[in-house]
Amino acid sequence: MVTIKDVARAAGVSVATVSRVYNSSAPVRQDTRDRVRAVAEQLGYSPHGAARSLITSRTHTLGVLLPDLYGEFFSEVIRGVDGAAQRAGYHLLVSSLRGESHGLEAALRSMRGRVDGLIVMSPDLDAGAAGRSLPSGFPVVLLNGPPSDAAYASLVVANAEGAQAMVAHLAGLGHRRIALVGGAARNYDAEERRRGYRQGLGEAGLPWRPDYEVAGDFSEESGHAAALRLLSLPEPPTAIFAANDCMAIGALSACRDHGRKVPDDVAVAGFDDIPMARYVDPPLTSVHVDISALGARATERLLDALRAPANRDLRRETLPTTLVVRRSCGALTPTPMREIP
Amino acid sequence: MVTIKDVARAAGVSVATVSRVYNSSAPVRQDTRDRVRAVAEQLGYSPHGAARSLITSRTHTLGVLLPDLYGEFFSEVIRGVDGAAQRAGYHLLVSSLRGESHGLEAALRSMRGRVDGLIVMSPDLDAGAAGRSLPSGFPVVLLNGPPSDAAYASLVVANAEGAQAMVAHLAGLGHRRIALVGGAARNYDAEERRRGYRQGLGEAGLPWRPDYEVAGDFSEESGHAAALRLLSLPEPPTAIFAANDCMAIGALSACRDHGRKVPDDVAVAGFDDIPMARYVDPPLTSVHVDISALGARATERLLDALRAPANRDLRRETLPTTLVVRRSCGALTPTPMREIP
DNA sequence: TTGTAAGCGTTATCAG
DNA sequence: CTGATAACGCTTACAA
Repeated sequence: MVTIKDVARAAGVSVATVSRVYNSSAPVRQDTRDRVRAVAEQLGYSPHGAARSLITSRTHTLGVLLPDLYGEFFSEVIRGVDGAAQRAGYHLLVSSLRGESHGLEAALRSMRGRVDGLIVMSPDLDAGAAGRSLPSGFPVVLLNGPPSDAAYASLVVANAEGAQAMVAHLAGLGHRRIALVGGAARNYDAEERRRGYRQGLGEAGLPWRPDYEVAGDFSEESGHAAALRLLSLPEPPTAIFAANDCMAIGALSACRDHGRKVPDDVAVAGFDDIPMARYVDPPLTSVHVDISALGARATERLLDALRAPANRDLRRETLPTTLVVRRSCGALTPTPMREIP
Repeated sequence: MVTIKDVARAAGVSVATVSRVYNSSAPVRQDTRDRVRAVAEQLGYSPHGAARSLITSRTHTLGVLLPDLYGEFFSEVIRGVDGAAQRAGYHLLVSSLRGESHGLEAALRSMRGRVDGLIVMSPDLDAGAAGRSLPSGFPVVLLNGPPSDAAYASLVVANAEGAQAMVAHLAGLGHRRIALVGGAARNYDAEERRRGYRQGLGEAGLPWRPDYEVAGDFSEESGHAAALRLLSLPEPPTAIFAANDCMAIGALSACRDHGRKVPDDVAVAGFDDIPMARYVDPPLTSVHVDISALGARATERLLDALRAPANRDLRRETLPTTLVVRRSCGALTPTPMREIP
């Protein structure tokens, strides 16, 4: 491997000069600069990242810790993060927590000296104080986590507000029997969406019924199963609100299997508004979440923190959601999109 | 930040001993070991990755270069890679080429000294010799790339075979007018799938018709548009084969818009078999590709290369695909899944 | 079994 | 503008 020394020797300058050419940290005469560039190019030199970060104590790398890497949600988050990071010249060290028996702790440790900051998504309520294992003062942005960790900058989606708006919309269409297919157990997003659902019922003057709240796990399969259960009730709901789109799509197929027409016999709605939502039959009414924007925003806040470590901004920021009305809820004249909070 | 020196001092040993404890590179007395561990724990020490890799010249990190991070395909690849890498104790440095004006070259350079090997996915035909910018001898696995780079280990999906099998299946159902919605321009997967389509027509004794080959770009929207165009032909096809599932789903919605029933009026089939495929209406017949396995296999080959740099295995490996018959193609009695090559 | 010390490839600090 | 040289935090001969 060709090092800075080789370049220096071949160009007839000192390593310091080569370094200066690459960092423009001090003036270098134009012709020396050109010579160094040419030699480096010819030798195929590029600076060694590890050596660089050892001395500068900056890796130009951001760590991204996700609970899993499955599905469009996470892929969109990474996409948003990648875009923002790349614009700022940062690399991405991505890791899922799946399979990590020690959870966050181990993952965090193994990243020391490899990243300048972290974006951690830990919607799992049990994980609790994600921060406990973080070196205090280390730049971190928490994504979609429970509000317990006040010590960290965090970003959440307006889950409750979105769910509430959806219930209000369904109630506005005349539905009195609105059921919820809930998300994964011990998941913060799932809990917030459930809270919004209940709140929405209350505001619409509708009773909360335990048999109208069926558990799911965010998968199509669980949505399918949950919807079947709801449709088999003695008094089945007239509207099914799933805590994410995958489950809503499962619910749609369950309705077909059960011989119920959507939206004529039963309305169906989802959450997230994944790209696929507009292409299922009937097109799915959903709560739009700009997932890649979530990732991008998290990255920007982290980069801000890296640039100005002094004035730390530890606020908890909420990203608005948008109600998107399509045919699956039976609204005959689709209302224009409107922002919720 | 607490370094190995701090630990050594606090434990009353030399840095060498601390290092040995962490690497079990040489025997250390049990009680010393315990003391060091305890002190390190208490001080919150963990070794500095950059420093480590500077001396060992191993980063325990794999670079993953993808054309984009959009959609289920890439997210599944990453998932497969992450699983295999994590099992082997490796980190993942992920980057998309989107927006990189200099393409691979720049991305590769900036990764020097940060990764031990690379997984590069460059289905773009124009990118051509992806390898040109790679330091020769650097461990690389190419994913879904054109066969031009014989100098690198590579992995491809049995695109042509899968497409051919799909056409054979449709022809077997009695279809004589089978159209193709092609994938993105200058994309290797897209070209291979088209090749398989044409070959399939030939083997079934069906004529190739230019008006039955419409261009798409792998998006739902393009599938929708392409299908509309096909259905408006004076002699519309009786079967539409889309080069991926997203476009097939777009085609399904186009059929609805056009008042054609699937599969009664027209059969629709896709490629990839994304999780969503079984939940659309009607469930989508597709060519199953185990995408995360593709990522996992690529990782394993890369890790093999890292472990034994001597005997390089530069073979081009093909991953089999599977025909999955569901209702959208009109096969009344779903045939069991069967492997293609 | 442990300690000493020489690097690994850079950048930063001082002199020139 | 340029060159020596001391770090950076760690591993690894070589000695003890």
